[in-house]
Amino acid sequence: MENTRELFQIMTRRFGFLNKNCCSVGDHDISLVQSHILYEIDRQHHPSMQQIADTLGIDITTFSRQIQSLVKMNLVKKTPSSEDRRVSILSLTPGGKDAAAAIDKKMNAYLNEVFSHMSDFEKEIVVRSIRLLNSCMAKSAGCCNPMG
Amino acid sequence: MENTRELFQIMTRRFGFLNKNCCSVGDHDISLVQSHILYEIDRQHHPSMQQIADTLGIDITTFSRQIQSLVKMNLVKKTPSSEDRRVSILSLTPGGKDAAAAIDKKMNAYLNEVFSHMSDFEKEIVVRSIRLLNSCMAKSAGCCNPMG
DNA sequence: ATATATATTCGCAAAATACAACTAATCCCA
DNA sequence: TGGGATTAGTTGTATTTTGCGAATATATAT
Repeated sequence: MENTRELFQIMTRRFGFLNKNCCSVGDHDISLVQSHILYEIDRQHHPSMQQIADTLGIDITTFSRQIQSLVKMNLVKKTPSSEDRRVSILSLTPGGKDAAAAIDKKMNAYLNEVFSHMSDFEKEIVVRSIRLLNSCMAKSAGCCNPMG
Repeated sequence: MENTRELFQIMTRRFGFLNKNCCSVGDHDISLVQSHILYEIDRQHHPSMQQIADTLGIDITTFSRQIQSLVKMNLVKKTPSSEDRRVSILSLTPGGKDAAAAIDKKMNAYLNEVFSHMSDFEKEIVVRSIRLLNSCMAKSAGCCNPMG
């Protein structure tokens, strides 16, 4: 591990693999993108289609079809907004919540397993570091600021 | 930012976006996957097809096609191994090295920009943390250990 | 000789994605 | 208030990527 970029390249790839491996839940296969969609719907407050699509940087037409799939799978519900009947408010069905929870569990289990190889002190430092990194990435003028 | 998983979810997504945005170099458009392939060919010592495909978790038939594209773009060279003439040794052409260097430059520029929002001390801590995280992920029994 | 390993190729099907064109609802301002 | 512009979302169409299975070629191992 020589340089900084290498460090980050490997780390993000490992997380990529992690994501990939963590997305078959119950009887449905959930793609990486779909797991991010579920995650964001759960996280945001009565989000619209456009909101989630923007957050994830997905084209709205692609997103529309993804949502159709998730609705068919009974994981997501679309409700017309009472304020603006053009917009659809997204929410997780009970099944969707279960799926999100199952993915969350898997991810946390893996993270705990990883953290089990460090001391509590080290873990604390690492978590703080990631938090700092996130806030600095958010400050960054350039690219990748989909979260606001 | 409440829990640990959220922290990592957001971080890896931001890096995903970063990767996505960093892959148009010169006259060729380089996809995310292709940039990872270039990166790994550069990093490994006289790698074979199978080696890189395994590292990146890509199906060998898909990988074969990707390599064909990269060879056509004059970024990658295939050389039959002298030890085992079934295997093709992969290497970067001068153009491939340029492309890899250009991507590296973009990534490092972004990382520096991110780090510019912290003190030297904080940066040091963060880099150490990522290094520790990588080594613990490598130790992890479970999934995502494509690097060896 | 037979089995095994590396890689290529082909056909197929599924999925993701993008662009353009479209509908429907809302906004705005003259 | 009315009509054009704008916005949210959908749908048609086409492209691309990917994976799987099977067949092939070639080289290596037992």
